[in-house]
Amino acid sequence: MNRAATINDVAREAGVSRSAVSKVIRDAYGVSDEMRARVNAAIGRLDYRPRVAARAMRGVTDTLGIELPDIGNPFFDKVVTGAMAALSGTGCQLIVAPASAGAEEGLQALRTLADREVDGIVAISPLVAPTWLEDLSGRMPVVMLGRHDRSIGYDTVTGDDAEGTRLVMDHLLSLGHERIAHLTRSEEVTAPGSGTPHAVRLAVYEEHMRRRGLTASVVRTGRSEAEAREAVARLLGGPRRPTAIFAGNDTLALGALGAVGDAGLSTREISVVGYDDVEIASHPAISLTSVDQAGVEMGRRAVELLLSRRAGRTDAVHLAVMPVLRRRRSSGRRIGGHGELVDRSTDG
Amino acid sequence: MNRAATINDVAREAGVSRSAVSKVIRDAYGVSDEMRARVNAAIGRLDYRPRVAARAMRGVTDTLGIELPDIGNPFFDKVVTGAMAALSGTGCQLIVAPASAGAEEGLQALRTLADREVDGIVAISPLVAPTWLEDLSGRMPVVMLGRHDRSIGYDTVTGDDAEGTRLVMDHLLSLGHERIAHLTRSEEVTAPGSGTPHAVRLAVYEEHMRRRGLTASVVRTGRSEAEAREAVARLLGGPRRPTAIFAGNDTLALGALGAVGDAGLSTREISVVGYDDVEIASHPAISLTSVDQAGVEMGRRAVELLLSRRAGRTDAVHLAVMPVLRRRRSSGRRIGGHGELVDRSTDG
DNA sequence: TTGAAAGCGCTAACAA
DNA sequence: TTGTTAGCGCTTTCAA
Repeated sequence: MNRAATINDVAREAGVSRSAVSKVIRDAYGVSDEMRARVNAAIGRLDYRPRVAARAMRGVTDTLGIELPDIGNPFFDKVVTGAMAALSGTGCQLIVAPASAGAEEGLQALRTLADREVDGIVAISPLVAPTWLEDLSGRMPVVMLGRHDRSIGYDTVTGDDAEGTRLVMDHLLSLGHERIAHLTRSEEVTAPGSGTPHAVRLAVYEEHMRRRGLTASVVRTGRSEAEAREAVARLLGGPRRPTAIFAGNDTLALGALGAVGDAGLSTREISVVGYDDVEIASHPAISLTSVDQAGVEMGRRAVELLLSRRAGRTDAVHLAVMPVLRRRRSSGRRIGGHGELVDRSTDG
Repeated sequence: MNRAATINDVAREAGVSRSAVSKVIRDAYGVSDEMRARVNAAIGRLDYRPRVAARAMRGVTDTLGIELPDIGNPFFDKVVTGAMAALSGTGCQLIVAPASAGAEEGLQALRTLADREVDGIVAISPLVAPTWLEDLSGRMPVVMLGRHDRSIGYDTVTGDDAEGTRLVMDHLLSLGHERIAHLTRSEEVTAPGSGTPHAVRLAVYEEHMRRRGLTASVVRTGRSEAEAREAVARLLGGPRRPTAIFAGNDTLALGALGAVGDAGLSTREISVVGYDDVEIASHPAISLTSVDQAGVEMGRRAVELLLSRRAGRTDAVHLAVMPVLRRRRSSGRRIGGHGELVDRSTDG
């Protein structure tokens, strides 16, 4: 149990004062080149690393935190990838706080980050109360990812879910579909006006259906693929089977694809479209049409907003990233007997 | 920017001393029920949360850290799920440090955790030098996940990769396969004697082939599905095409499945077996035979080891978790014209 | 340009 | 059972 070197050890080794060392490691103003060299040499010899806890006591941690609901959802991996990319070379470290599910767990994960006094938080939990976030953002910069509600306290980065949903609906409608079901999460996650991505997708879906004089059909499910699969199995076994399913995200879409297969049907008979364009969607055995909402870009932007807050920005910024529809086999068929319209150009 | 409540505020509010509050929040010995009640009431009123940094200065953080290479690999989600489950209700928080790839990034992520003085670390990086880990474990408890090399400094939790590989080879050989290729990562990750999972799987594969008088065929690739797909495409385009591919993990197996499809072949012609049994492996459109090495269990065990170290254990413990082969369609066919042997019992 | 010293919030040893 | 107090390693103000 060798005691780690402290700033005092370095000062002694270099023959200078503690504050001199502090200035060097913080790149602060007022150190001669010679002193800097001496100090850096001592740091190297002692393999010194400043204690984050001690720095935190004075208000800095050089750490950003990102809170993830459902760490198993590959869309969030994209976000983390983007965040890490934006952070590389800044000397700032990234920690992730995973949540299980629901508002309570999201809160816990956010508290884990807040307790560690990170210099900024990227939050993805759609269920945490805005007032709570507002409060949190009074203590450290916060970027809310995905949710459309705005606040003067924290910044937001969202995909344009209305546009993404429009892309999906235009695509399905232009293929001739009229019985389009929407597979989405529980009421809690889609409460009207809550501003969650799923709430927006649902509302815009319903609007498009209404505008065309079609009957909306909403199927609720939990967040897992298995639950989605069961829900869609029930849907397919019921009356007025849909010809297309628009799933609120790719995890649900994979469940839908599973149920379609289980029912002895194929995507030539029932089109399935997802949302997020996770990696597996492009796998040839899946070939799921999906909306790419640029998760890597979102993660990158979120971190940039955090860094600019740290640099002094005080006005709230709200960014929307444009989604793109990736057409694949799962929705390739035109309804009405005009043959297949498989577009494989984006396959793989 | 409202200042958060401190232990002094709570003491004042409750009309007791600072140390009394400290004892209550630490559940320490020597507080009357009445004092505990008063303090807890004050804590509630002020919404007090102890600063982790200040506690860290005195040696405790009530935080465990888990370092993940490749956060996009769904096997690691299982590990995190298990770790969170083991931690729920303990009052200990979990943070995740994601690494990008390679030894250097793994080191960085481990340093991120060490810098935060977590009370224990679950490390998954297969490439970090044992001496470095040994050193780290002198400062805080470390559990190495997956790697088979042992140390008196840190505990290990591994899958039994020799047994898992045996299950795969027995399965493929019993189906009549003789030209079995092994798809694995770069030499760096499979260095003989390094004790990485991939090194063990490779060595045991080669041994099984040798023992049967068969020629081993090893295909190297990067860690991504796309790279695996390209590598397998080259393999299939070359001479002596294999009849079966044993992939070192499911990500590589998915790439192999993609390449098989691209080549206009099916898994009736080329069997594919993976390792990890990630969730998508059981999807009907994929139906990948794979070795389930119980990632959730591994994560749970790892955290338990950390907690028992914290409770005073000093002797090193090395656990191996038994793997199970999940047979699915991707390897269902018997070679030699005896018809299909599809086992769907574990499908879905 | 350099150094001395106060103090961040907490824990733990000790005194009462 | 309760309270007093020293001190963890760092940053930052201020003086030299």
